[in-house]
Amino acid sequence: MNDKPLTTGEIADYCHVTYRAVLKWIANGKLKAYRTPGNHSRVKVEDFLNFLHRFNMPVPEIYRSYHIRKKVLIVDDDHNLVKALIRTLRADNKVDIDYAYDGFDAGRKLLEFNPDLVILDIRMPGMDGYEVAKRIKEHSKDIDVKIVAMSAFFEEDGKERIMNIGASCCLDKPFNPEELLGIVGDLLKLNNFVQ
Amino acid sequence: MNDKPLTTGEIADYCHVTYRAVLKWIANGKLKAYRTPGNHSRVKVEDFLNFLHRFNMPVPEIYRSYHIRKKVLIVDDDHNLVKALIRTLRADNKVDIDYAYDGFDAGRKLLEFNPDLVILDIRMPGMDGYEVAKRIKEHSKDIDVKIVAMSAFFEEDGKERIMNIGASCCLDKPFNPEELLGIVGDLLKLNNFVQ
DNA sequence: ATCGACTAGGGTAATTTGGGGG
DNA sequence: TATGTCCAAATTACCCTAGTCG
Repeated sequence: MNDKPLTTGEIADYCHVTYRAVLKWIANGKLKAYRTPGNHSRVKVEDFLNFLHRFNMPVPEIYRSYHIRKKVLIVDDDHNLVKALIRTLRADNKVDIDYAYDGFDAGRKLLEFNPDLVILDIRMPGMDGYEVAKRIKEHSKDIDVKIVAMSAFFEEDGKERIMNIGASCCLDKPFNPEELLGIVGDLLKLNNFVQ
Repeated sequence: MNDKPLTTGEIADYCHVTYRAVLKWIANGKLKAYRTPGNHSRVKVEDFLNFLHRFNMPVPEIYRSYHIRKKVLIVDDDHNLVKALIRTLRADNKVDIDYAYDGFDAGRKLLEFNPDLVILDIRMPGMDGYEVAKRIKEHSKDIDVKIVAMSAFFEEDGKERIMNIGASCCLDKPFNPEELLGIVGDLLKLNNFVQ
C-alpha cells in the first residue's frame, strides 16, 4: 500500500479540480498540509482521507482499502492503570496508542498525537476532568474526537455532566477489558473494512 | 473510458437543459451528487447513468458502453457467514460489496451504499427480517432494490410471506455458492451493458 | 550542474450557487 | 410542477512566470 504524501497536483487529479482549488483548500484550512523547505505543499494520506470523509467526497480506488489506523490517547495519572489499558488495547492491535499522566501532557498530545478517541480519567489530582473534556471538544469542533470518561467514583450528577459535555460513555474503574474493547471498537468503527 | 465526475454544466449540456434545472434535480434528490469543499456539485458517472435510466432519458454517446458496477449489501448477524458470502461474491468480481451486522447499520447503509440488491437474513436477533424487507421495498419505490431472503429455517408460510413483501427469491442456509452467484447475476443482469 | 516536470502565486475569465420572480 | 432567466457572491478554471523537485 502506498502511503506516500500527496502533492497538490495529485490531489487535484483525485478530486477532479485544478491544483489552484486545492491550494485554496489548504490556504483556508479545509485541508491539512505541511510544506517542504522549498515551500511546496505535501499532504499526508491520512489527512487527505480525513478530508475526503469530512466532505463526503468519493475515495480514490487506490485508497479504498487503505485502513486509517485510529489513534487512542489515554489520560490518567495512575501509571499502573495506564499500563493495564495499554496492554488491553495492544492485545487487540487495532489502534495506535499514546498516553499522558497529567493535564499538560494531555493538552500537548492532543495536538501532537491527534487522537481519534481519548480515554479520560475524570478525577485526577491538579486537573479538572470536566474542563479537560470541554477543551478536547472545543479543539475538535470539526474532527469529532470521541471521549470515554473513566472514574473510580462519579459524583451523583457526574455522569450526566460529562455526557452533556460530549463524552460518548462513562466507565467505572476498575474497567472490564472486553467492555472497553467493545466500546472503543464501536466508537471508532474498527470493524468496517469496506469504504 | 472517462469516469471523471460531472459538473452541473456538463450534465446540463448532456440533458439539454440549463444548469439551474440540474441543480433543482440535485436539490430535490432526483440526482445524487456530492460537493466540493467550495460547495460546487459533482456527480459520479454511475449516479448520472442511474438517473438517466430511471427517467428514461437518452444516454450520451460517450457513456453508451459504460458498464455500471452493481452493488450488493449483505445483512446478517453471523459474521462468518457474511465473510463467506463476501468471499464468494468477490471471487466472481462482478459486484461491489458492503455489509451490515445489525438493523441499524442495515438502514444506514441502505442510504449510504445505495445497493442494487440486498442479501437479507430473515431471522436475526433483535430485528424482524420481514419488517426490514418491507422498509427496503418502501425506500426503493422507484429504484427497485432486489431482495434475496436467506434463512436457516423458514417457518411454514415464511417463504410465501417474504415473497409477497417483494423478495425475489429465498435461499436456505448454508448457501450453495454456484446457486448464489447464478441468482445474483440473474437478478442484476450482470452480463448486459447499459442500454 | 543540468534538465524536464511540477508547484506557487497573481491576475483574469468562466462556472456554480442561491434567491427571487416570470 | 418544472424549467428558463436575471442578479450578486463565491468557487473554480485558465493564463502567465518564477521557483522547486528529483
